[in-house]
Amino acid sequence: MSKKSNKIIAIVGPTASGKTEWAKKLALKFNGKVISADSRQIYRGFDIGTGKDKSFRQDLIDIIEPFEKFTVWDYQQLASNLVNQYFSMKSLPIIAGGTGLYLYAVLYGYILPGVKKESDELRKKLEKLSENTLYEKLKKIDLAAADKIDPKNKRRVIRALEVSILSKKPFSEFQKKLKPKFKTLIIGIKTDRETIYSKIDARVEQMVKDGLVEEVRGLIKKYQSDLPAFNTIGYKEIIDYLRGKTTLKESILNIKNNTHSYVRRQETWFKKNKDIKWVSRYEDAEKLTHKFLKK
RNA sequence: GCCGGGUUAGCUCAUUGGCAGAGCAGUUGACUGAAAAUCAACGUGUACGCAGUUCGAUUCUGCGACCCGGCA
Repeated sequence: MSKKSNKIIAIVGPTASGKTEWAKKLALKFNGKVISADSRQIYRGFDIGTGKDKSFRQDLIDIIEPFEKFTVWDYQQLASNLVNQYFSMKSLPIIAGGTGLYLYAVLYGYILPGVKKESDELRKKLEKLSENTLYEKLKKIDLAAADKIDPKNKRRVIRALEVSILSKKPFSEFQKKLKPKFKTLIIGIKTDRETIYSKIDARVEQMVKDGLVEEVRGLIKKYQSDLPAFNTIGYKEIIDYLRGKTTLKESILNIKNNTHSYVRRQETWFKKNKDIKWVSRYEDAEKLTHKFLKK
């Protein structure tokens, strides 16, 4: 068992590809512990719409209230701690989820700029400026970052500016990695578009039958609906319906379509990564794990 | 059967007497503290068919087909 003590498995793939299921089975088979890497399942009460699986023990699910702030940084801390804890317990950490940024922050040891997002005053000032002004500002301070970020992507331009201004160091100089002290096997679940799309569509219908509308109604009654947590596929569309902006039918269609394009974004994120071993059958994942643990 | 309205991109629909364009869908890409977020790129299709008017018709006229209303 000691062989496992610095090894970690990651399972990636688009939403509805079965990551959680695979992780669950691998955990059973190899004495593993599943750590979720999902930026939405962290919220308590967001159950049906995020497709939470509560049938087994999984870390980093239901860890905060919808009004609490949570970022990659928090995720990185929590997940890394768990990984180390499992190493010392001689169990195998299995990280599974669809949030690429979260996964990579842990797996590749991203060094996140030590500047908190909620530097409210500066942020409020920046948010009032136009895209153009912001971008010109960034060009002056950090040309390398400006080159990489689209001028119209206000969110990312602001963050780059914020980090550069508050740390007095260009944002682009932070973009470093600290090679983690563990060996990783990243398993990617291979799927084809058509299959995953129809799986998603069926799942959305099921979510509605399971009471998604009621879940959202309850949540917006309890919390302010402009929280970042509600900017989630499956929730924002139902909110539109509850406010009369769309019919339920339209809202369901929107959930399906938005999930489809989410799948595309996820695939773009993982596609170019040469470390990922893509397989389409669970048995192959098991074989890969076997080999990996023997090494 | 009669009277209207319609037939244009996978879908919903614009538009124009000089060989057509939006939204959605779809596809591609970026991504280091909101990431299920945020942002960028990609539009040739027999303009229902046939005939006529015209230098030129998808646009006007006629006939036909199909669809949707209303009246019988």
